[in-house]
Amino acid sequence: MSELPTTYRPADVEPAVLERWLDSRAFHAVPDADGESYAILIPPPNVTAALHLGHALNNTLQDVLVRHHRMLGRNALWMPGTDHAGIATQTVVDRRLQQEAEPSLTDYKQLEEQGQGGREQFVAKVQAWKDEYEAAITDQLKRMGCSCDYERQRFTMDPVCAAAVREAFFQLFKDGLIYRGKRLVNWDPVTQTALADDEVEMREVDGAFWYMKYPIVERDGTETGEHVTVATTRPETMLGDTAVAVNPGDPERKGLIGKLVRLPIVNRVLPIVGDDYVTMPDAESSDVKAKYASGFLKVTPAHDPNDYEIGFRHERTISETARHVLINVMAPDASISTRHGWPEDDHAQADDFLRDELVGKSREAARKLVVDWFKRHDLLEDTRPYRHSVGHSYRSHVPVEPYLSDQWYVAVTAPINRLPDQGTLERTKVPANSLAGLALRAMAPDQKAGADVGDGVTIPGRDRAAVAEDPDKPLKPLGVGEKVWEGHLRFYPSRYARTFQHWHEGIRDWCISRQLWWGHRIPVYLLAFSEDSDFLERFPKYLDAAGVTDRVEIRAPDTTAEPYYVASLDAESDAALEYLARFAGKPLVDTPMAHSRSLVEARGHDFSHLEGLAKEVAQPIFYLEQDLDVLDTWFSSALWPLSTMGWPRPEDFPDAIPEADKLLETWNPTNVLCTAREIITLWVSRMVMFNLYFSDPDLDPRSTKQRLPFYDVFVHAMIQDGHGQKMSKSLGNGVDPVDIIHSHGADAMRFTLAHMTTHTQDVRLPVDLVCPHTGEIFEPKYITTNGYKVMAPTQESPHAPGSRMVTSYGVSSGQVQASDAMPLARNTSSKFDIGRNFANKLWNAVRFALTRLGEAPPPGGADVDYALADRWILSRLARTVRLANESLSEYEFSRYAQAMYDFVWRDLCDWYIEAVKADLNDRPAARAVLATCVDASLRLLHPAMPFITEKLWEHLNAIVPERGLDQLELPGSEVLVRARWPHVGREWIDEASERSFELIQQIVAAARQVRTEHTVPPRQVVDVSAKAPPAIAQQLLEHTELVGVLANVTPREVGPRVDRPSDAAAAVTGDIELYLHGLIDPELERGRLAKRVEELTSQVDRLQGRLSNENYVSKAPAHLVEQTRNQLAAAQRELEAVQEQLEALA
RNA sequence: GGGCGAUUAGCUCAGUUGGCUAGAGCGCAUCCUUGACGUGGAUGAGGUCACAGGUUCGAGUCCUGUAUCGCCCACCA
Repeated sequence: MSELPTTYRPADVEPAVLERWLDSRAFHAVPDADGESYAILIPPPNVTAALHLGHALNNTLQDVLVRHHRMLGRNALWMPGTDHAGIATQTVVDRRLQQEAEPSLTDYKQLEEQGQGGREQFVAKVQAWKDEYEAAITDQLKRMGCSCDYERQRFTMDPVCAAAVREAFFQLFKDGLIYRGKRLVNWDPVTQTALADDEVEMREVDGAFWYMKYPIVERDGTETGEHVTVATTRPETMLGDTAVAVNPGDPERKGLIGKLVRLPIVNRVLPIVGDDYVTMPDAESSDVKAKYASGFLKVTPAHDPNDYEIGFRHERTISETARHVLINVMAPDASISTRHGWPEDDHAQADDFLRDELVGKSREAARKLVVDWFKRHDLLEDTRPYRHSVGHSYRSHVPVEPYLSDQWYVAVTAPINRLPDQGTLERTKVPANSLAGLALRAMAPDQKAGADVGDGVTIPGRDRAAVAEDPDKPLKPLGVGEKVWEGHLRFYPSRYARTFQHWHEGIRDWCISRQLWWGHRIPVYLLAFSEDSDFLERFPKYLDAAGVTDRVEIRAPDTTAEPYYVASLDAESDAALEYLARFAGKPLVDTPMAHSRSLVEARGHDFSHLEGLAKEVAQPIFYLEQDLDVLDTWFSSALWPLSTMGWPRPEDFPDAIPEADKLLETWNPTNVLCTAREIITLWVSRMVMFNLYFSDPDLDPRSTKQRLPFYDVFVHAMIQDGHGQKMSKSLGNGVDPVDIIHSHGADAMRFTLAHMTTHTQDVRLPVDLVCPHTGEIFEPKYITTNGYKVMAPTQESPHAPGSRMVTSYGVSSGQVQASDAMPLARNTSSKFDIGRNFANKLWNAVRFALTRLGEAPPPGGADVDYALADRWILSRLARTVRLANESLSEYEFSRYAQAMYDFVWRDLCDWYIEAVKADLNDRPAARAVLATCVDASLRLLHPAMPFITEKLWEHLNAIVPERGLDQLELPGSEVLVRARWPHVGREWIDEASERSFELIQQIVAAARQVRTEHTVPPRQVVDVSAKAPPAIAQQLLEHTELVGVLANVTPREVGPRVDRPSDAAAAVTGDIELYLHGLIDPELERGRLAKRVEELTSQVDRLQGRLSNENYVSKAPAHLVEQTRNQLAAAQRELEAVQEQLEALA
């Protein structure tokens, strides 16, 4: 095999192997193929950036599973795709535009306001970014060897997924599970957008507590002369106060509940309400809140989330006096304003100070003015400095303002009226027939706290022994006719089931609207009208006339001024609505409407028949427009298991979905979802709810159509950097897997990642740099920003002073750019050495096997004359196959990797190959066994290390086309990716041979130890004799050659009565005394034997102690006591022998 | 504030129903350029399993508490 280099060079192998897989469409799955279906959906990576090692881990594990099941003969599909990641992507693109001093979001917003299509232009920019990163991500996946069906790749905003989003939204809307409501959002007053919670940075700020006095008044408004003192960090929001709260358990203050106060400046009358949210003051308390509290809490529902809750708990009381619960006192730029939700009848009664001084001022200015006003009027009791954390916008870095706005919601705890009322679930108030109820009922009962495991539902579970024996036929998790969604969702590790359960038990309605441009625009049209009250009655007729038949209309119940919502389902209806909106609708508010007719018509719809209607509709003053917001990214991700399979109508997309027929039936549910724990709530939960809800259009509780999106959820560790910080894009400490592929190879990376995957939460991965000038690896310099340790943006080469480079952190944070003089340094990590070394070891083992087998191929026949080593390695192989099956079926990747490592390196290379090296040419059996072991090793390792095994398979096929032993079939396959997983039955486990071989190993180790100690050159052959009890001596005599080869000794006498030659060094191991002739060195001897005496003495003491403990003898299991006795006897015998040897030396 | 996890050899980590004389890889020390592999081979040193109690014949493993680090969720008048 001269063409195989002596070290494995991944870069020479990987591209060709990948090409071979892709050319042969080895990853493509079709519904009608043979084998039970098996499917995994990729958690679609965000198109915000390229993948990092966290993704590499996630995808490696999925690939291990998919490749394993494909080899088990199952019809395996791994569905790839990417997520549009609304907020994240929009922000990343905007930031990049800003960095490059190009027109950015604020500029496009201006364009949009001027009616110049800014929205479309900006979305095009994001689309370009998406195209770039989607391609990069796909390339990375391929280079990692991920066996995704790339012909089926989806994107959460492509037409197929968009159709699913529309259908899902419409169904929910029709069922009354989508509604519109007000809510406080995190508002960034500078960029004037709402922010997601995770876009809010908490920062410690030096602020103050102000103690402000509100006068108590009688019903008729006269002041009593008394006052209450509220404590606040935000005095300016007092303008929007609609109540004052005290704790009803507060003995000093509860008497004031029901009294009234007059709000200074505004002159609004507020009720004092009792609410146990209020902290009672306690100057001595360690609780900061209690320490600063006054006992009176000002309630500002429109400007504080907690106050919002309190406000609505006391809605009636507040309405009686303050009239309005919600009073918004700010404009979108956070300046004081009476025009954004502050009713006229309320602010009219305010002091002139409000209009003359406050209105139009910023929050900060207003704060000062309000405080001064209170001071001037002797209503400021105290000011105390206070350091607290305040949410800041991560984009504009100003404090976020809780700001009231209209949002769309999915009602997750409302009963689904298509399902019969089944009451509420135990322990919770969640109705069983709600979305959250469905999710809770889907949990495996044995993983669910408070569930009655014994009641009705059978838990399929897994029989580990059965899986180990025969993984080809894994136990099906479902019984015929069972309601599939009752109790089969299973988490690995099981602790994550609790996270899932708690989340659903305390779940709140899901806000699905986002004030963004990048995403699925909410498919709802808002109609507002005024003056012509008949219009509302006529409008449905217009819709009918326009052909918008398949629609749902919702009219806000309370007031005619509120909008009226229409959602349509089919494309034709939707286009008609859009047409009406664009040509007939006149905006009541300042929204842009400059769209071209061609845009609609370009989609192939003809609306000439609507022109007359449009004119008629346009007569009254009304406003019809599609909602400006987009859907939460998770809305489309929640549909991933359905949309990727073409739901609801795959036949609509013949070009986008190959072999669309039966896609859903075949691969929904999928088998396992493989993900990190951070999105159990955000994503897993919602997929479960949606898949159950949408998989059966009738939601018939007796049907078996309701399907889970997946049965198993495997949650793997998060990769942290060397400092224990999460590896993430936003932190800029992510490592590109391609860097590791450069330094170590894809297989090495994959093997190491699998090897790291235990059931723990986090794994740490220290990162080094590769100097682009010299190629050497060094530890980078770090800096600290925002409390995080990150690589300094630029680094100096440690051994080429003056040569500089930039780091990926420097580039991703926009601080530096790579250039010829300062190239980008790739990352690497010595963590991956284990994988690289292992790949190299495998390479060389197979290389060796191929040379020898090439000279004299193994026989094919049945009459094989096995030697001990042959039987031993086959037994080890059988155990390894079992261990691999068992581990992989339980998602224990580390155990699988470790088993492979031990078998290939320790058993096969260190012992078996060394044992048979010399007589491979003479013994056909050894050749057959070696070929078998190599073949099986490649198969077993293929899921973890696909490239190298595929390459070696090619060579193995060329040189040894016929492999396998009698009754151990290894069916041939041209490509390994499609080969069968080895089946080595338990009949190959040979305990007698294992014991015999272990005895040999023990003796060889002892002999080597003595040799090393006496510094015998490795090549020098030493005569050795041994004294051992007859049975053992007999075994040894049968295998003297084996010992001779492995320890490089010449065996002489073996027997129960062998004497120690006077010039021999002695070693005692178990019941065997080993004499290595010609090595006498009393000093060394004495030292070693004395040490052994010490070890044995302490062991004997310990064992004797245990046995002299009556409780142990009586209470411990009998076999353990027996074992202890045997151990003691053995230790005593050995101790005696050692002492004898020691005395003989004296 | 609620929940979860970690703490085992210099480093990174195993240790799944308590039976352990606590393992691996890297690193370290000594030796070996032996025809598969120096990304290798042989041998060795290195740990009171974070701390304090408890349960048990027996605790790295179970329970309680403490400390430190990390993550998730909620929130900070």
